[in-house]
Amino acid sequence: MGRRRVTLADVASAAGVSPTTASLVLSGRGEELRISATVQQRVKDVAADLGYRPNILSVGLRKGSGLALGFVSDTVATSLLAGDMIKGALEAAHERGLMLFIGETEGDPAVERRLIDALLDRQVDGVILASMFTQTRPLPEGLDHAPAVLLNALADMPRPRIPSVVPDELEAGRAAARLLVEAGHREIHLIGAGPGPDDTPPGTVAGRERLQGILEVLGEAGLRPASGHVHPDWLPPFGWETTRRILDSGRRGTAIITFNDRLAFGAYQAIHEAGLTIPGDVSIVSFDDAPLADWLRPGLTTFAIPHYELGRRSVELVLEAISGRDEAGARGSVHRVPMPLRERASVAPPRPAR
Amino acid sequence: MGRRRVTLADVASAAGVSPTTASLVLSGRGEELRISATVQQRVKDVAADLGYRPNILSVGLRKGSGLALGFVSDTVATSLLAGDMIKGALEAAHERGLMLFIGETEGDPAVERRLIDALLDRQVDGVILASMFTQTRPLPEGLDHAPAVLLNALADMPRPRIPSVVPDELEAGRAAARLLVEAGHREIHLIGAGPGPDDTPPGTVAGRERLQGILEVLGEAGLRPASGHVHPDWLPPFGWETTRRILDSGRRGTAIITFNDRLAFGAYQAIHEAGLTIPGDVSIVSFDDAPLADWLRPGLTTFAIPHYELGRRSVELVLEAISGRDEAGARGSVHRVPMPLRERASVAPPRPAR
DNA sequence: TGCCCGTGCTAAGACGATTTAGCAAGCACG
DNA sequence: CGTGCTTGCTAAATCGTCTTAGCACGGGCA
Repeated sequence: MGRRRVTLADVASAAGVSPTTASLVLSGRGEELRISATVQQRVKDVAADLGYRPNILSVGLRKGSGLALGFVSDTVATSLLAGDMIKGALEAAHERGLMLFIGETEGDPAVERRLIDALLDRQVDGVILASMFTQTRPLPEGLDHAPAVLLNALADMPRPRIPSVVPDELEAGRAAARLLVEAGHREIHLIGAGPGPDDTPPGTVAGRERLQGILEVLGEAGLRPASGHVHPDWLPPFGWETTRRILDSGRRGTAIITFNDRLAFGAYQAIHEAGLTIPGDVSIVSFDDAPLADWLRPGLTTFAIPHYELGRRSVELVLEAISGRDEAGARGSVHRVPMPLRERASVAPPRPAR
Repeated sequence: MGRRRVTLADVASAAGVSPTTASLVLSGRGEELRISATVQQRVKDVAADLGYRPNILSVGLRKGSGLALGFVSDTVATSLLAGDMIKGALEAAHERGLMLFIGETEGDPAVERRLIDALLDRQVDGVILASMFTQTRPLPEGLDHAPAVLLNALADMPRPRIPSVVPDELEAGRAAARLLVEAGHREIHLIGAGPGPDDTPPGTVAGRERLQGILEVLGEAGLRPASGHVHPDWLPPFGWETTRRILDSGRRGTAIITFNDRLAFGAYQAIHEAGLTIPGDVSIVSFDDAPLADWLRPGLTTFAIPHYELGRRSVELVLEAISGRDEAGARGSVHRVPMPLRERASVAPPRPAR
């Protein structure tokens, strides 16, 4: 109970040496500074005996580092979508003996500013700025004192000073289109963005890049989207309503690409309510791999946002920045993490023409 | 760039006073210690001018406190379900100028142990032990050095030393049953637990208490569940399969209580696939209020787990414990937060008997 | 004149570690 | 015998802040 913590001084006096010696031994610099094996062993034994654990605040004070990173997000911790991003960052940090301070800004730049200050006051060694949705964003001031990384976001400036980690949306877009084209589909509807390359919800990188990849592959196959439907909120109601309109129109097509899984959920509802089946009548490909995707019947084929991997990479990048190993060009580089395909049961070749 | 931080000594010398005086003034003890108004003003002006911000590591070292709390969860940050719990804790902490260290154990006691140690090394002032699902759990050792609170969990011992915050599942169970009974339902199926009071998945407090509340109200109305179906994983497939069996059985009933929203999702699928309607043929009440509940068609009537509020309360409780205001009986007390009803469209009176 | 007291401020020592500079003893060498 | 190098360890400063003890000054009182 309430026993005072064991300090370095306690260890030193119990081992009959000076605090200096104890410090040297315990920080592994014993050899280098020629402390005799006898003494080294004695100090280590005593430290273990007493259950000595260094006070990290003190170490931080001395070394000017807090042995911690800051993770500032808009709504990642909260939004039930990207928890794995935090998990990846958390694990990568813990593996290196670092802790993670997490903060949420709700997208408010003033809150962000305050949070960053609070983190710097605590001597964090680096800061990760995470976004829920891939987006371009301005860099906050005050980040000159610690290395930083953008997670799931790009800086809205020509030559940013800090690196970014983002999913490879472009390639995922290509792969999604390829999947359908290779299955034989020619009439493909787009829900969430399109049909033109500039028909994207404002501010979303994901939408723009996915669309670009899709159009690229479609174009190579000599196709254009059967239709495209932009909407700022990618939620089930819009997916439901749009799908109904598509089914009611004369030109139902054979496949739909939804820009996220929640739109796909809405599409499922509309298709089932119309008495049609997936993938028999309509194939669906989507993006995100939310838990939902696995619960839908039939299972939704979708390209996963590699949240866990993104989180891990982000801390690796801050650490590189901290140790100064990010020379020259790496400064503002963009790291793209592949989006793996989760193949389930919502894609099939179109029904043979009657 | 890279300008060294402004320290207290800088402020003091710029203001022409001793560090002591500067410290006194800036920590608001100027009056008490009779520093002249002139000097006080001068120090404050200089501090503001220089943009002085205290080094919290140093303060912590001196005061033996880290101005931070630890939030250790099994899979809360990660699991896409209880993000609001973190948000509530985060906001309550930030309001008081505290930061939150977050860690995830994945349910591994060894990891938990290490994490708690790491937090204590960093001189956190208190620790919140959070669970994804309400459960009883043993208390980890090593928590003697800092106040702690159980969030969404109960200690599995007779007289625990630390308080708990949990949703009021019992009352929610009663309210759910009451809702259906008052709408006129007599044949009510239970999916997730029941029909007997001991038919609950192992280790879940939520299941036991919800069931108890339901049976209590049903009993008062002279009813018993039409059927009950226990399962350790409350996921859509079990909801789907069980609902199918219920519909196929001779005794379809008029209402279902699902023990969480994902089970309800499965029930929706089965009901729709059977060509029946909600709430015309079957009413459904559920628990959790996951985002899903709002996306289902028709909207799912459900009792929300007050994640945000739980998170906030937990921080308030640790802080009470820290400041020692939790006298006597409060030590191991259990705080129950009400589960608000989210009334949507999945409940209606049963069809009049033909 | 001498003593006491209030006013307004400062010196100096923590807090717990790291690190630089350096001391003492033993030995070799010229 | 003096000098210089190794070996093995320690004293003391340092990080930035808080806090205890106390100093210097001036006025009131006996």
